[in-house]
Amino acid sequence: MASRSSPRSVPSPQGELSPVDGLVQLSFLIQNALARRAAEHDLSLIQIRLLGVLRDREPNMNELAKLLELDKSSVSGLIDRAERRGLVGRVPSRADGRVVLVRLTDEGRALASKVAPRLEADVAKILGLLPATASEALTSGISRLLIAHAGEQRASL
Amino acid sequence: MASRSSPRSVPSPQGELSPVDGLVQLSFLIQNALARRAAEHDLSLIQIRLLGVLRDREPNMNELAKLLELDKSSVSGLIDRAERRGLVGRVPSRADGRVVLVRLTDEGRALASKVAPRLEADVAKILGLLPATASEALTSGISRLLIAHAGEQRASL
DNA sequence: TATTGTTATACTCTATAACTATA
DNA sequence: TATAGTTATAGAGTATAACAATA
Repeated sequence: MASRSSPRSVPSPQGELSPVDGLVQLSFLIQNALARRAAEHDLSLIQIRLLGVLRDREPNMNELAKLLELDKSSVSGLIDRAERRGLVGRVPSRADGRVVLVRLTDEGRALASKVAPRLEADVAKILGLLPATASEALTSGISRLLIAHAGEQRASL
Repeated sequence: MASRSSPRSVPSPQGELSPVDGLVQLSFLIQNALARRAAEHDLSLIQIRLLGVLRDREPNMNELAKLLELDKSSVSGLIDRAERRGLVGRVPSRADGRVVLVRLTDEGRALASKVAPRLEADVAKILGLLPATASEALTSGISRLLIAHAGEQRASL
């Protein structure tokens, strides 16, 4: 899988940085950290997400498409590739002959268990660049923001 | 360009959220907002970044590859597609016959000018979910983090 | 010879549309 | 007929390796 995207980052903050630019750059910083670590294991971000989703679920293709917000045909391909690598397996549903369940293989679970803590550590390290009080304040702000955003989303349904 | 990725998001925060998860989810939230808006104009994130980079620069292919942290062959393809859409142009350097300069066309500049404020507004809106004091604290934390990270990067060279 | 850029090739990821099989 | 999933097809985006042109 030599064509896996290589790690990449984004222009460093230079001079004055608007709040908006700050958020955007932070998002690139985090995503790049994740992608870089994932690439070490020859995984893309979407594959990492797939492994994460399957750690505590055994969804069918349709549910997986909703969870990942992809078209069902995209999920077919995603699972094809993951299956080819031995990370997941397709299991026919016994309740409904049309349905295919997707589950992690032992190998997939092992990989997920190996990579997840490293991803955590990467992000934790970035957060650790700040002194404890600042880091806690930042984390608290982010939590509030995410909660507010989740509320917004719910309200708009 | 019917195959452009559609907007997509990520699981909402549920229950307890670790600092690391918070940062990761925030990054997905921002990236999705950007991608969603970009998709409205049939642009991908990398194309948006390209337009942004070219707004105040006229780099050659090599410099562009460094700015975007892509392989030069990837940039060739990226510019091919953007050129085909009339967004950028290749200009041979007069100083060095090997060099090709890339610049926005009027159309590319117009598009960049139209999209940029919308992207800003999207992110500003997310930030606006917090009360002013919390939002300012968050922004300040992010700035400090980015500055610290930039310092790290420099130190490790 | 070294550098700049393109091309050939291959693979992932994504979508739309058409299809098959089951309900 | 409706639903679940796959397949055919197309295109963006990425990389490596080989190449051509210029310095």
